[in-house]
Amino acid sequence: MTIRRTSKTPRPLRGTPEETRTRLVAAAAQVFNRSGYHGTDSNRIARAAGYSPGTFYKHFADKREIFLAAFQEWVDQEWKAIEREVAVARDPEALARRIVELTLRLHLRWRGLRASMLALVGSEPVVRRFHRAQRRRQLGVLAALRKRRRVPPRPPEEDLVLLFTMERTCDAVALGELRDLGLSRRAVVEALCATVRRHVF
Amino acid sequence: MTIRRTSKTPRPLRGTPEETRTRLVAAAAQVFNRSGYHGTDSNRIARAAGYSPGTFYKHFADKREIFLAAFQEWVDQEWKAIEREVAVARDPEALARRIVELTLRLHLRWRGLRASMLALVGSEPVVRRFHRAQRRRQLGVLAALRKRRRVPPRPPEEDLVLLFTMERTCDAVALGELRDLGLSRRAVVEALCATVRRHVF
Amino acid sequence: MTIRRTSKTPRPLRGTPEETRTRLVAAAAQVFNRSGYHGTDSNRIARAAGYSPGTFYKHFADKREIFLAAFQEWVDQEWKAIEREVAVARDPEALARRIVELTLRLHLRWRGLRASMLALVGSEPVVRRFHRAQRRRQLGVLAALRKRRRVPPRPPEEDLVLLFTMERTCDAVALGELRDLGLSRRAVVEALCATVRRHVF
Amino acid sequence: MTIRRTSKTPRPLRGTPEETRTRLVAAAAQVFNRSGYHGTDSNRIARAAGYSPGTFYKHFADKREIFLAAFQEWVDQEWKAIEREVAVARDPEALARRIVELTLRLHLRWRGLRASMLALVGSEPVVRRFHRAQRRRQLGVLAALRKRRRVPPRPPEEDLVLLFTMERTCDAVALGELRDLGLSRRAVVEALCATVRRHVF
DNA sequence: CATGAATGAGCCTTCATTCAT
DNA sequence: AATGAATGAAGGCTCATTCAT
Repeated sequence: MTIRRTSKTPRPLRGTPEETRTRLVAAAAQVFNRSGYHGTDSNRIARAAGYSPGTFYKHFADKREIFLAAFQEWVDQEWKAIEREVAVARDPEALARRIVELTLRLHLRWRGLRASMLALVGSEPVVRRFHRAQRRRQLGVLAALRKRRRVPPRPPEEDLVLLFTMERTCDAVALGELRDLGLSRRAVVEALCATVRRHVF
Repeated sequence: MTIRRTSKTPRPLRGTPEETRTRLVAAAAQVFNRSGYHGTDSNRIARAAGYSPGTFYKHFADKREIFLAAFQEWVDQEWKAIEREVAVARDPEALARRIVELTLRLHLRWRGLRASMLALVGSEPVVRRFHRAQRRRQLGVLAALRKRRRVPPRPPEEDLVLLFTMERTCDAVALGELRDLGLSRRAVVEALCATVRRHVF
Repeated sequence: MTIRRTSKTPRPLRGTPEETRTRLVAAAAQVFNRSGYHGTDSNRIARAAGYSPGTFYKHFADKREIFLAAFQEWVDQEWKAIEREVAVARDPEALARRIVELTLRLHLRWRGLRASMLALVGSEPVVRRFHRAQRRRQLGVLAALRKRRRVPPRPPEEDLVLLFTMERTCDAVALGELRDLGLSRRAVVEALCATVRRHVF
Repeated sequence: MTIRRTSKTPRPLRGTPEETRTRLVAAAAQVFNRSGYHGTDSNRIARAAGYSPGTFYKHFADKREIFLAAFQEWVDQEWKAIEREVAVARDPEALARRIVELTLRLHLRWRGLRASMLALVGSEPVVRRFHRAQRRRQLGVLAALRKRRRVPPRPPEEDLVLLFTMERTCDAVALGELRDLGLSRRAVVEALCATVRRHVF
């Protein structure tokens, strides 16, 4: 319903295809994060970015594709940040804490996007492949970190379980599970830091 | 309008409303587990249970409602099983292993339902409330277990992190992440058992 | 939705077919009057009368049929009342007033049923035929009244216009049009009485 | 779910939203007039206007909304016509006859729409409000007419009764009641003209 | 006589996607 | 490059009606 009556095309928004694409992805990330994959319609993404539905489909084959792009964008940023932190010399205690803090912050900010991603990993092969690639990258970072610190290596399976712990715990915090259970966020974070510290070093 | 006068009427299954409801919930669990919440429509559930669309709406207000019923059903079964295992006297090693095995089996079997549930916890308050109640129950079981075994209690926050680890790891196994990464399921399970053993006893 | 759990069939309500039919028609009249033909579903009528849907269709071929029966019932009562009044000797003034009062009362009481009937006269031939028969009866009563009073006859077309005036005016009062317009009901009734008096005698 | 990939797409009519809306309203008026409000579904209206179901809902929230638009459209046309006639100087006799003729013509043409409207006035507040507004406009026209003709004013209640008479009589003619009763349409029209003439001047 | 679970056609509505401009 | 009106398949839900018990 409701005809939009944006008189005289308020924003022409001409630009290079790259600019358009970037704007669309940014808008999609916001909207997906807020409303979830199934709660978001492609026209709304286009409008949120200041474009029309047609433009959307000029740049993306379908909704899935832009979702993947938004997810990628977010993961890239996350990893730039994490790798930057990890590169800085610090004592194990402080480093573990930094990693947890950062992960938590990112999960808080992108909780909606993450939830959608987890749902799609199960049904969309492309999303799954991308997700697996990210996982390998994470495992690589952990291994490299130990190497640089001259800590003896561990089997990747153990690192994987650690990643699961971090990820799930941060998601739970981000989605308000602690608040709902009346438990202390601080205590959970401490437990997580301890686990990370123990595992990685 | 238009007077319908269809003389062909199959007229199948009959039974008490309870039987019908049970059949519908069972069918819904299967279909949700296979196709996910958003990939399932109410007519399909009805048909899978051997009923027509109208019958579905005689028993459930909408898809959400039957999903919750299916989820509940599943959780009840899971918990009956877990609590039964936990009640049996066993050495810590064996008990930890049993818990992991059981959880893994259930996550394997209901991976689709679980994935849908996680997605809905974020958007459906009713599902969220139910989910939180289950969590409290889990925390209670762990605390009771330690008490019975005369192991000193731990803060619930630590137990919660353990539950997250178990849950996420079992989901990952169930959804094929290990296979995709070329990692050893056995090794992951071992790591998990060790963690559980360490935490609980 | 909502399964009715009337434990152990509260009222058997066995009886002769005539009793059942009568109860159903009475319930239908109430429900149609309140909710209108299209706002009423056949199961609701059955339940309102204390029966099941099956019983409903044992006694009536379809919804239209019971509507007609309810309408008939009402019209019969109306006419018994009107003819009774008309039979009583009275001065023209008082008689006109009585007729208007009575009509108004009946239209007030059955406004919903009347509105539905008017809508169905257009689309349901059976309802239309019945409606026309009633009209002939009304015209007959007017003619007989003049004869008894030794007033010279008038062409039926004029009587018809009078009936239209009465009917539409009383419907308008019943449906709250005067109140909505901020006009005086008393004044309208007076105007109507005057018209009736002038026409009939 | 399920990726739709229909390559056959006809792609018909185009135009401004205003044109589309106008076409939809025009089609709706026809269809409602022919089949009644409850006998009409939104998809049929869309198809009658040459559009697909989706287009309907881009312009109207639901059936009620387009009905109101169609009704409004019709009332506007009716009133432009009536006010035009009334403005022309003419002797009372001829003017009364013109008003009756015009009303009758419009009721004949839009009998289905009128019947639906009357049914909805009882159940849809929006329709009712609109209907009352029209009534006020009618009363205003009558008062203005007398003023222009230097005829002494009358209480609005009397005018209202006159309008009821006109309206109901014209509806009856339009819906074939006279034919069914075997009465003379000419005689009814004459009676109506006489009543109008007597009341207005 | 009565039941009431079950039916299923069909209306309502959404939204990913297309294409003429 | 961008538009945005239009599409139409598909899913949600209702309710008049049936029939096995």
